[in-house]
Formats: sequence, C-alpha cells, structure tokens
Amino acid sequence: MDQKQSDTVRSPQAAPRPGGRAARIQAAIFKAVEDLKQGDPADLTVPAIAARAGVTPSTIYRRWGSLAQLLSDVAVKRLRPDAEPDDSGDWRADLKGWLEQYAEEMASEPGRAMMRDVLSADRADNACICSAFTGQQLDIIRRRALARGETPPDTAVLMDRLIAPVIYRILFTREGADGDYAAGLVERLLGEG
Amino acid sequence: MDQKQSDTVRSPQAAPRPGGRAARIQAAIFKAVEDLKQGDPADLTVPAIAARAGVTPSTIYRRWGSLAQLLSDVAVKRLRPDAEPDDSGDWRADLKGWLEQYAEEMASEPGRAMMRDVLSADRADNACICSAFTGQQLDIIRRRALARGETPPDTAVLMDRLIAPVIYRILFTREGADGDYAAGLVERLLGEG
DNA sequence: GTCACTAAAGCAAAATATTTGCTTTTATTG
DNA sequence: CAATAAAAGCAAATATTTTGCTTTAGTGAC
Repeated sequence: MDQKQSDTVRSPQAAPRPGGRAARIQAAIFKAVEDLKQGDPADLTVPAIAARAGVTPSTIYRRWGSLAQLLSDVAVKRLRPDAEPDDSGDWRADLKGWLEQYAEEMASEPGRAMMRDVLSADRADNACICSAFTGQQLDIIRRRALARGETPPDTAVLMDRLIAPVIYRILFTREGADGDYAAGLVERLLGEG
Repeated sequence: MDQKQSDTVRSPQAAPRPGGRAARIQAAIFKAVEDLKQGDPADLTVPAIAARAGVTPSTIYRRWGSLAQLLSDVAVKRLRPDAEPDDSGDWRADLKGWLEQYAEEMASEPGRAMMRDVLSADRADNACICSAFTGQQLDIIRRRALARGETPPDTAVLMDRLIAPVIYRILFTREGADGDYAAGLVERLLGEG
C-alpha cells in the first residue's frame, strides 16, 4: 500500500504477455525516450514520450507507474554489457583495461545520467541488476584467470576495491573517476601481494 | 537554459537575504517535510508540504524549483554530523566503531531514503557536501592518530576502502551493509601492514 | 480457423501538480 | 524612516497524472 498501483504495474522486461503488440509498444517507447534524451531534458516528459511513440500517456503510467521508473528501465537496458571483456591472456592487464573503460563510461555525462536514472526509480531492483551485470563481467575475467591456475581476488573483493570506489567518486565527488584513477585502484589491489 | 528557472532558484542554505522571514519559512517547510515523511510517501507532495507549513506552493517552487531539490536539501541538513566520533585513545577502534555506526545508519530505511533524496536532486552539489561531511569525520579520527605520532591511511584511502564499499552495497545490492560487514572492511584495511 | 477470454491500449474527463504574472509584504540599506 | 529589492501571496493558466470505461489484440481451447 505504500506504492501507488503496485498491484497493477509490472516490470516491462518480464511481461506476462510478451506477444507482438506489447513488445512493439515498449520498443517504440524506449526509442522515444532515447530520442528525446538528445534534446532539452525539460522535454523528457511522459506526455512528450507518449506523443513521440504514438501512444497514449496512460499506457506509460499504467505500465511503468512513473517517468522515473521508465527512465530506470531504459537505463538498465542500455547498461547491459554487449560484449565480454578483452582477453589478452594476461588477466591483470585485462582487468585494468576493463576498469579504465568502465570508469570512463560511467563518469561520462550519459553514464552519470544512467546511474541517476537507475537510482531514482521507485523500485530498487534495477540498481541490483546493474550491479549484477558488473559482477558478471568481472567474473568472466576471473574465470579465465582461474582456468589458467591463477588466483585472482574474489568477486566481492573486486566489487569493494574497484567498482565501489569508482562509482562512489562519480556519484559523490567533484573529482569523479577517470581512467588513471581506475588504473591506480587496480595497481594498489594487485600490487599488495 | 537546460535547467528550468536556473536563474531564479538559489540554494536555500546560502540565502542572500537570511533575515527573519526567509529563515522562519524555511524552517516551517523543513519541519513540514519531516512530519509528512512519517506518513504515506504518496502524501509527500509540494502542495501538501506547503499546506502544512502554512505557505503557498509557489513559494516552494520558486525557492527550490522542485520537490526533489527540496527533499535533497532536507536530507543534507539531516546528514550533517552532530557530534565528533568517539575518542577512546585507540584510533583503530574508534574508526571501526564509527564505521559500524555509519553503515547501520545509512543502511536503515531512513538512511537509504536520505541517500536517494540527495542523489535525485537536480544539482549534484548536495552529494558532494555529504561526502565532505563524511571526510571531515574521518579526518577528525585521523588527526587524533597523527597527533599521537601514528600513521593512519590517507583520507582518500579511507574513502575508497571503507566509505565507498559501504555506500555501494547499500545503493546497488540486496545484501546491503551491516555493522559486521563494515568491521570486516576496517580489519582488512588495517590488517594489511 | 473461430471463439471465448483476458491483458493491455485507447480515450476522455477529473483530479493534481506546476508555472507564471502581478500584487503585497518585509528585510536591508542609507 | 524612507527607498529598494528580495521573497511571499494570490489566482489564473498550463501541464501532468489518475481513473473509469471502451476497444483492440494476443492466447488457448475447441
């Protein structure tokens, strides 16, 4: 009861009826959001998105409940990794390269916007999903290392020592986190013995 | 131009005209927010806050620009530390105790709500301010240690190794961060040599 | 295929929230 | 104690969100 309409709003990802129309409309709405994100942020409203997607606003309110939740779902979709981390045979180098790129992406204006969107959703699920994506990428690097008989740190340690500081600085400080900072984190972690 | 009214909205903290009325009204509005936070979150609207504070909604919109910005300012006010960390003479113990308490506070439902509020503001300033508060508390502990000729880690290292992981887990994972987790972080950091 | 069934979309009216122009009040300054 | 200007009040104009009801279109049984 603390969540308006909580019983009628479903996650659009796992629609119980994913037949043609629902998917088509969701795609149109997501595309409209992407398009409108290019322009003035003040124009990123539910009525504007609905108009551009050729849909009525109540469709959006009924499916997502709020603009924040819709933006959050769009952000998660875009944050889903589209490729595995590079594999050079040297997991330390791969890890450093991957984290540098991750930091730069997240610190960029679009990256920051996506994080804000994910975090301002009504439900907290999406933030967990993003974190899981990140963990999966790290796991890929770790598994390769393990397969070669090496002993990379646990995923939890990587999250605490690499991901958390990068994200914290982006969200909470003016300095942010660039590639050099990220590289420094990896060096400090791996150079400890 | 990318921010509606950006030229007419000031930070209420640093009002250029802090004479009696402005302060009185701000206090009434902050109090109204605190009060309404007790009840159904759906009732935490600008008109409701204005009504309870005995003020017209346009006052709030003109001063803060949006509900999100107002909630963010309220959260920062409440996040400002009200006391120095305990001083037992043993900075390691003080650090651990302080972080345990910090983690519990931030992981609590009110703590999470405050973080969400701070991060969903239009301006990013408030997040930086919160981080600065935290840094100041850590600095107090560090300075005591330094005064006794000890060598605590740099503040930046404490932020990366202790604060960032706690906050990250609260924001992005289901596990969250309890006192034990926080204590473990301190032990890992200090137990390294 | 066609039919019944139901989830989801459309539509439009009602309810809320936000913005804005103008007036009034009240700190601040000299 | 005026003059000034910042901030608040008021109310009308906009914009948004919510809601009840109707229509459309996937799904599964026959």
